[in-house]
Amino acid sequence: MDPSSRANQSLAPFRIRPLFRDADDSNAIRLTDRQREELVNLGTRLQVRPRTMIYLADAPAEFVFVVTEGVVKSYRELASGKPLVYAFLFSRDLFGLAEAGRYVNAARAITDVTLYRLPMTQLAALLKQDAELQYVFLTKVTHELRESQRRTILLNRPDAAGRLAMFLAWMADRTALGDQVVALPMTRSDIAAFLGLTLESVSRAARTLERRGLVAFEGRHAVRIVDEPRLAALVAAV
Amino acid sequence: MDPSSRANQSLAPFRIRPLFRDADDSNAIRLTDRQREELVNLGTRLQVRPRTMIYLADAPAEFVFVVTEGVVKSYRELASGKPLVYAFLFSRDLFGLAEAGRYVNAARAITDVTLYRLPMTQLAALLKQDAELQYVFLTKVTHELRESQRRTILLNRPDAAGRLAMFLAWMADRTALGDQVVALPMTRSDIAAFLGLTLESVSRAARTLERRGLVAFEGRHAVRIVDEPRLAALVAAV
DNA sequence: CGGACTATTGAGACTCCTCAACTAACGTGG
DNA sequence: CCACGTTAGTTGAGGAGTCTCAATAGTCCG
Repeated sequence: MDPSSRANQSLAPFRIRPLFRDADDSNAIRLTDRQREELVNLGTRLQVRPRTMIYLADAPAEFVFVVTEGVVKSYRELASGKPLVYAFLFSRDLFGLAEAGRYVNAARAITDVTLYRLPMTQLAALLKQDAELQYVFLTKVTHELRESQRRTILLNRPDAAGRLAMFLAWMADRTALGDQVVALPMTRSDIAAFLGLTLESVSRAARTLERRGLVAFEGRHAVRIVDEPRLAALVAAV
Repeated sequence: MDPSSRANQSLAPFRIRPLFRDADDSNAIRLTDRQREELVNLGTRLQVRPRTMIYLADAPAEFVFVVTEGVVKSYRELASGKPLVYAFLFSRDLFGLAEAGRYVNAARAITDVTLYRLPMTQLAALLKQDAELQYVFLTKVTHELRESQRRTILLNRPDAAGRLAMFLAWMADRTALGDQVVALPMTRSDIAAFLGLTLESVSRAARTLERRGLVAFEGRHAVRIVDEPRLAALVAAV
């Protein structure tokens, strides 16, 4: 695990985070000092408390955001009233997807969050002048697209336990507390809304993984990976 | 329906296609003549037959492709052997997503397809020089990301009939044969692999939609929208 | 025209969802 | 610091829907 990923840097370099534990970090993309300065000049640093709404769905999209520290969820309420979590966003993640000038989903802080807020029109102007900087953004968005495909694989699994296992393996790469303990800052409901399951199914799937001896939940917001090889096997058994 | 979307133009302008019937086309993005020329000079035009493999998953990713005419599927075989279709690609769609120099999925022609093949390294070099052109690509990839979120909504529906209805509404925007008849060039298996269902469930869902009087299948590769308001209502009832 | 592939239809098993009751944790205020 | 109320999570029973397995029908292509 990359220890620097938990450091609090001002506008930390946009780096392509490895998706799985064994992925290497060689194609990490970093900004030059000048580019970082350009962005810092453009943006505003914000600090928000847990549960703070960062923006609402369908609101005019004036800003793009970058997470510096903490966890954000991007979600939307469906017509049926059920919430759907599109993504959990961590350090260096970019968010604020818009369509026709409006946000397509809502964003809310899960933990204490530090983030940078970049005015969209000014950012667009800057990107059109600085092709190298824009290429970093293009790479970042392309990366999001790959992540989204992995999400598709997850949603195609019919078994709740397998989905949860994939989620835990995925979380293990971003919030390791050290020595195989993974932090789960979000609620079970958020996990359910991300996995396309009900709260009850997530709860039962968690018990199932425990009973099989793959993991051990330590309170509601942490899991210990007990048998990583077998967990990895379950994750791979799509 | 935009009639020009079915015209066979050489490297047709990358245009953001409206996702749903009532979406307006005002934010369409077009290339300047010079930009189009740059890309045409870089690329090679290819013509392939149905079922032609365009590239394999994990193969070295040397090219990016743009569909000019026809339908392509982007898919991957899961470990279980079940195929998963990530996307159906139509005129003006960009594909060839790579990670660490290799394609993350396979691409195969469904119909007769005309496409442009752009060498990735040369394209990257061009984009780093021409920020305006790159911005078109950035917009395009961002658009793909939004589509992918809509796909997530689809996969969260528990009911097979609702999923199929969403798929049909989605297809109606890209391959209208005129007068409420929608072409379905892909097989039922492809549709199943896209919707995260089995072939049998798709078949039954199709019968269900017919029985309710929403659509009428005309052979295997066309559907007539019989009751559009009620179909739209079903699509919206997520 | 024949063969292989694609699609439809049926019966039964399995799993998740719904509804409901109960338990645990959090945080707010006294 | 503790008590209490609210929110979050667990567990159970029953029902709905898809998946699996299997047999049949239809299509496309050589």
